[in-house]
Amino acid sequence: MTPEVADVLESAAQSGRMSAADRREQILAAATAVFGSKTYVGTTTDEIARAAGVSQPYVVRLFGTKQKLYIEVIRRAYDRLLDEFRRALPGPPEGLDKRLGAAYTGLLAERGMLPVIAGSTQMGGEPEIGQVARDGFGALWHFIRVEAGFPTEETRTFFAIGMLINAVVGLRLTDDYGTGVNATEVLDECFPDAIEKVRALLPTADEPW
Amino acid sequence: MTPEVADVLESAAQSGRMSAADRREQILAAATAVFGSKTYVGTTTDEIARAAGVSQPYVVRLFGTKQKLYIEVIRRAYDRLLDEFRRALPGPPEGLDKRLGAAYTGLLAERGMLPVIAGSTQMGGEPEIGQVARDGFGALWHFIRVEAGFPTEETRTFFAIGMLINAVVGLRLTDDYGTGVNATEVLDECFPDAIEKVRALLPTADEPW
DNA sequence: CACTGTAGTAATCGACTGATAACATGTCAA
DNA sequence: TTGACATGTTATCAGTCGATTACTACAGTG
Repeated sequence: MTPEVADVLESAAQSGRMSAADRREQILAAATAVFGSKTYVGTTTDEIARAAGVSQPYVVRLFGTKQKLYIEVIRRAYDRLLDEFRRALPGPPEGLDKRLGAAYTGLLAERGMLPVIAGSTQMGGEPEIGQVARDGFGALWHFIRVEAGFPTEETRTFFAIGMLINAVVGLRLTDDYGTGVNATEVLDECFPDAIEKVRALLPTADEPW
Repeated sequence: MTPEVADVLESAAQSGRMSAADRREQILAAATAVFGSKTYVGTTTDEIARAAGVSQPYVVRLFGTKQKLYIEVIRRAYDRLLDEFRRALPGPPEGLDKRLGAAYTGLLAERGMLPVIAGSTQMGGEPEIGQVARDGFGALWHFIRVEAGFPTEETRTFFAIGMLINAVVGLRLTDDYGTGVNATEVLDECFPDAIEKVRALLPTADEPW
């Protein structure tokens, strides 16, 4: 959770009232967490509202429709990732791919951020949502190619690994870690250093979003 | 479409009545196409029924619940993919990865099959469905490791590329091919030989599933 | 203090959807 | 032919969900 969101939540606890701009940010953070834990259609505006501590109609009124809220969540997630990539850019070229990869898995710390990006890659069928997802993905590609200067082959591999991470997270392969033979193998072989990061940030029983 | 399904559809056109087993297969094929075009929650049993040419309650009765139908669709898709992999196994070892890759993209020819697999990688949050998806993915991994004999690194790369294909398909990047700069670049650079295959099998306006 | 705009809720509605029940029709063996 | 089972359909329900409406409360300003 970013410091800003923490501030917002604190001020909410004090007053119970918030500026619309702050409330928007808070709801967007809650929506990211909830949307990330289910599919777009599978999450209700009421769940998001309860996660944000407001009423369901208020969520709808602030964003117009559920779809507009979701689109803003996706857009924010891609923007956020692009920021992290930019932050990882400075430094020696030989470690750049490692730094960029770490920037991606680091997003696991913001609940829902990475699952939302992963989920958006399956929303191409919805016209408006799909366009936002394609634009976001395209922007990432452009960044890696042009700003990071990756050649074709490296770019392809970089994104491929990213999509594998998406699948591992989306499948909740970590649920089977230690019990399922194949899942344990996949995680140990592919992401030995990221396992703890992944496991620490899965939805918990008391916070099922 | 497999020859078997074609036979089934033909016999349906003749009699209007079908054995329950054949009808199951037909509905499963239709469900694969429809589920593949949307999310699990986003598709209705009525759409599937209309795609299969039967009434909505009959779909539910044949499979118990929508979830059980979806689970069977996923299971079938993973089984089908595993079959294709097995079929691609014989031959010189140096071309094995190419043959297995072609087996995967070849599944694009069966409408919905590949999107269903892609979509299942984001269903880990649903307990029962997620378990089926994890099992399916684990079985694929086991096959590539043990039966195909891929070493760790190659296995990882193979699946990573597969997940990138899933993302490209799920995003419908092909919709922007020729118009969107980044989409064109991604497709040209990553899958120059698969573009035609992908484009040919996207949902069409008259068959929006 | 009164006024005004902003933040927020309670109540409710209409549409959708998965599921159920009751009924209909076809097929086949004795 | 007739009974019995398998293949379907029509009608309908109960729950869910996004959205709308009408209302409330608070904060700052003159």
